Amino acid sequence: MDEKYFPQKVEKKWQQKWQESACFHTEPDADRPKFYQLEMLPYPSGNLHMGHVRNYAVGDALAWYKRLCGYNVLHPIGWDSFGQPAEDAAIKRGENPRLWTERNIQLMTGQLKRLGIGYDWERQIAAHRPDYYKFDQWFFLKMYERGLVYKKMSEVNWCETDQTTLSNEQASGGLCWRCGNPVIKKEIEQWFLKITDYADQLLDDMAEIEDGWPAHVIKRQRDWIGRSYGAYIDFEALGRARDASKSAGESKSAGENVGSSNHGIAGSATKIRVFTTRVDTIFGATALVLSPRHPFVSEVWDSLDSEIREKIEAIRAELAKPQRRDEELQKDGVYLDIKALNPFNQAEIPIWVGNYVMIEYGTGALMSVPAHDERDFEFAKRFGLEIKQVVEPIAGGITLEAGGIVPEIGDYKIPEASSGHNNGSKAGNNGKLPFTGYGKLINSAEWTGLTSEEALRKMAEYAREKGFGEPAVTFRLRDWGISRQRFWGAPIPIINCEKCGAVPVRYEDLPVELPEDAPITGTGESPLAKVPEFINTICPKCQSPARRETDTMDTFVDSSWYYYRYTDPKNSELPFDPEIARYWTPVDQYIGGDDHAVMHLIYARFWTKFMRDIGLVDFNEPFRRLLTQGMVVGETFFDDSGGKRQYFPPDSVIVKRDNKGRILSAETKDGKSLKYAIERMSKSKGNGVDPDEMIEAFGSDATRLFVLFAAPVENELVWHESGIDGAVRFLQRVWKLVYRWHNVFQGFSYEGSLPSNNDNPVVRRLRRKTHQTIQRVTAALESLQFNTPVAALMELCNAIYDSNLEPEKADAEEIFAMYEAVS
RNA sequence: GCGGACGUGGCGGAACUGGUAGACGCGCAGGUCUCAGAAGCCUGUGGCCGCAAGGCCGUGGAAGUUCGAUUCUUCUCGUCCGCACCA
Repeated sequence: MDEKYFPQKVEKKWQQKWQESACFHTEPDADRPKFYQLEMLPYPSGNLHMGHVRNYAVGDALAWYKRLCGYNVLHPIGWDSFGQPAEDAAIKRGENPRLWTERNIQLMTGQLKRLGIGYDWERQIAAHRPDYYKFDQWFFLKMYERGLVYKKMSEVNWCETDQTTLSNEQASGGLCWRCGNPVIKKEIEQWFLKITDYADQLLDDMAEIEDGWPAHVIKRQRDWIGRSYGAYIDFEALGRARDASKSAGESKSAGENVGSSNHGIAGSATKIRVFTTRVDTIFGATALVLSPRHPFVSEVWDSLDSEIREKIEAIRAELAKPQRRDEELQKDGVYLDIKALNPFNQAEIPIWVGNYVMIEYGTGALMSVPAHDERDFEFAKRFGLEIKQVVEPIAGGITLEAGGIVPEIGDYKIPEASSGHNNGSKAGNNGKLPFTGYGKLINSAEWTGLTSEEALRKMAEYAREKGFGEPAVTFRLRDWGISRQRFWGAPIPIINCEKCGAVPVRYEDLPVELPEDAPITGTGESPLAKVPEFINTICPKCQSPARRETDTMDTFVDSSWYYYRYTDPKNSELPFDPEIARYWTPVDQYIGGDDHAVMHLIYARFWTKFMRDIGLVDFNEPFRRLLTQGMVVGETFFDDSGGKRQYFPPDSVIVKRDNKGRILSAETKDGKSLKYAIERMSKSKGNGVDPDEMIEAFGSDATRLFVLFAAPVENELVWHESGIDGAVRFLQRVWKLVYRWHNVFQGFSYEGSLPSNNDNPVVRRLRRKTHQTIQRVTAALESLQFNTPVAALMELCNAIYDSNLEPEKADAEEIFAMYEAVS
């Protein structure tokens, strides 16, 4: 043992030992409690970044801790190895995606090992290998059998930069999750998974995990699923107000023309169904507004004035454009010159097409109640529609229980007093419209005088009795579109036959393997379509020539179930053996970035529920506890005087700081002054830090210790090179202690325990500190804190030094054990 | 616009269910060692006054509850994040 601490040497020695003894390999053991520690698997981009280091250092600390507590710990790793960067490499450098991916896995495996993370390498998996994606396809077929898969022509999110479709989750905020560019709408045929069938469960089962998940993730998922209670109401379309021939070319402000005539269109029993959460306001409905893509619009298309058609087309085009995030689209619309009948009061109201009505939500049509809805109000103002108040505020405001207690009758629930409904007081007090709160009904025939709460229930029931509506629940969540026009993914196991249509591949023919290579151009067509050997096949049903589906699956399919595969990674018959998985799953602790709060984490929950339904698992939720770690960020220096931001790497910048360490100014070597900021680490910004260099310079233990200590895990971590010195110093001090004492320890055996009131005050103080430390570290780790236990150990270390030698044996033993627990 | 979270030294951050605010680390200052530097070690480090003992102020701001508030309540200001016409 050296007197001085040479981390590189020590770490190498232990890493070799771990490798030889495969000491992190585990098998189920019925006699021991299990602990499944999981971190989000990395994409094999070619190199580890500090975000990975943080994620895996935290996970490894927990895994060690649980191991020391006597648990049988499963701590696996794998590769989320399908995805676009492999194709980009193919386009840019002509590399084969498979070879590129395999090489990166090699590189990163080496990095992870040098980092000294204690993984069970024998359980390693990789999504791009046929033995894995075979089961992506298997699941697809299982879902197909259960009616959870369908193909639909629809308007999808399309990223022009990445040339592929995106799911709703991946296009959240109107921006592509990968490249951050605005998303457009495109009409395309694609395969969907009916995640909406599980919407209720996805929402309700959150009660099971609420305690173990960060509140903000729970909230985001709740909002994303967005359940609202209300009612469907059918309005009957009455027909054209005037002859198409007469009105051509005549421009009009539609509001004036309301209520003249009612020539029925041929077979015009057409009913238009709307969804509303506010039936209580239906007497104030002064228009019906449809999405420009509503089926009724195409139904009456031929009878519409050309002018109206043009307008509708213009609106559609406007909506397909990428939307600016910050600005709201101006309300726009056009009167169809057709009226509808309000079933409650037989009022004839105009049917409009409006740009603010979404085809995907509810029924794609709404009743416009300008007096009690801000959007309708705006629309009505703009086009001069009637505004009729039918609810008035009740003194004292809120009629529904604050906090959204939801009363229930049968399957019908009163909507919670939720966002958008400012309850009474604000809008009510000054009598201004729109009044969007709940209150008391006025101008509503026999319903007048009821409170909103009563009316909501009674009117929905009434609609059901009379057959023109029913209580209803709708969701914001949409089905999951999984088709991707890409090469580097799992082929969708479908064969298109001219006679039989879309036919699923037979189980015994799985996997449908990707060809070795394909012309990858990035132009938005499926590369597989250009590989004849791949597409040409025969129909499993009728044996006639047929063509394979050429789209591949969203890579989020791979990551929806990978954590089960770890339990039985070599199984060739099933994704995993349910018996084996029963021991290990569910995952006890999951750690990863919160960028997946609504993507991966909602898909994985959905997948688990499906697996439960086909008998593979027997629980509802895959991840008992979730920890979302913050990003690792660093200082950036840039010049944006030329409009575009140009970054300068920190080592090329001369930074002046005051004597408290604050940045005073920064300039380039030739004296140009620069701005500075704290931003996410990345190569292009020059503020990235290479984990390998850190390990080389300071050792992996110091690197990891610093990452744990520097900030609470869930916070952002600002990388300052100087911070790591503290970790290095601490480890050196520990090393020195061990060096000084290990010979003494060698011949020593401790039997029984020392009396707690030892008469040596130094010993007494030290032992007390030691036990306090154990307690603090344990408590902190149980509550997923990693910075405070390190601080506690530093304190202990200081205390040992302060005691001026001669600490007796038991203490030092414990120190060492605790040190291991964290590093 | 709607919703959520958070405001503690120069910095990252401690403070368990209301009980000595600022643990631990970084940075900074002084000292020691050295021909010198680096590393190490020691001391100091919220602000103001004071040679010192000590005193006063202090957890974004204002008020309140309490013997006692970083912690609880109300208002207010600020920062960050999420959603984006979801009927």
